[in-house]
Amino acid sequence: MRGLKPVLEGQRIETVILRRADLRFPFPQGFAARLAGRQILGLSRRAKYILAEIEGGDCLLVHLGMTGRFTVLRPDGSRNLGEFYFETGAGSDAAGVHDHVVMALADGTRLVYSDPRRFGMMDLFPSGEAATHKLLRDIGVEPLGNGFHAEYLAERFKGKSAPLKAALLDQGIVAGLGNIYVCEALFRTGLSPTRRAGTLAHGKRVDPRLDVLVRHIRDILGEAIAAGGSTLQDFAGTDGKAGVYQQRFAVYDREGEACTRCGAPVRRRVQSGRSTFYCAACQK
DNA sequence: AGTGGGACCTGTCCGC
DNA sequence: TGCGGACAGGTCCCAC
Repeated sequence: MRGLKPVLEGQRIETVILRRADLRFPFPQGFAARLAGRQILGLSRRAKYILAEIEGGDCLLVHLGMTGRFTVLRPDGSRNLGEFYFETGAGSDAAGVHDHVVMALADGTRLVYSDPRRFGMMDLFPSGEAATHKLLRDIGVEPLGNGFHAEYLAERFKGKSAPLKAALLDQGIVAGLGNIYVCEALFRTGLSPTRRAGTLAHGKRVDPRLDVLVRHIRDILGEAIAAGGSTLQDFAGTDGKAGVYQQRFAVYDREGEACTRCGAPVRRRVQSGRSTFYCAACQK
C-alpha cells in the first residue's frame, strides 16, 4: 500500500489489458473499459483489500490472495516489485505467464498484477456501494486501529464455542490476521489455540489475558510491517528470499523444534484445514 | 446461528 | 531421474 500510493495516486489509467477472464472470480462486466481513461483519485485499505477510488464514481477492489503482487515498470526500464510479496524463492518471472492484468498509465508506467495461484481477486463497483459490498460489509475491526481492544474481544468472544485459533482468523471479528500471525500471537500470549474463545469472556470483568493478546497482536503486525519494508529493499537485485522475515517466527513452521521458551517440542495440528503450530506446555 | 470442512490453484518439496 | 502426492495460504460457500 505505502509503496503503491505514490506511484498510483493522481495517475491516469490509459489502458487495461486482461490476460484472462478471471482470478478467483470473473472480472466484472466492462472492467477494462470502465477503468480506461480514468484517473486514480486515491488508494486506501480495508482488511486485506486494497480500494482505489476511480474518477467517475467507481471503486476498484483488489485482494492479493496468497501470491498476488503488483510490479511497477517504469518507462526507463526500472522495475519495482510490490511490497505485498510473501512467497519465497520464486525469483524473477520474466516470462510473465502469471501476469494477469497490465495497466498502462499516462506517464508511461505499467502496473502489472501477477498471481501464480490466482487466489487474488478484483472487482469494480460504484463507490457508494462500498459499505454494503458483499466482501466488505461484514469485516471486523482493524487490529491496529482504536476499535481493537480487550473489551471488544470479550464482547465478540462471549458465548463462542469456536477455538481461539478460528475466532482470531475470523475476518468478521478482527480484519487482517492470517494463519501465521495468529499462531505467533497465541504463542506469545501463552494461550492454547484449541481453547474455546468463550472461556476468555466469562463474568463481568474483562479477562486480563485479552489485554495481553491484543498487545501481542499489535506488536506482531508492527514487526511484520517493518520487516516487509526491509524485505522490499532487499529485493532490488536479489533473488527475493524473505529470509529476515521468516527468522522471526517462534512457532510457525517449526514442528518438532524446541520451544524457545521451555524447550518442549513445537507441535503441529490441523484446525479448520489449516496448520496450527504451538507449544502444548506453554500455551494453556 | 454458529461452526466446520471442502474447494479453489499452482509451485515446491518429499518419498518411492 | 521421474513421478505422484502432500502441502501452503485466504476466503467463500455449503453443509450440519
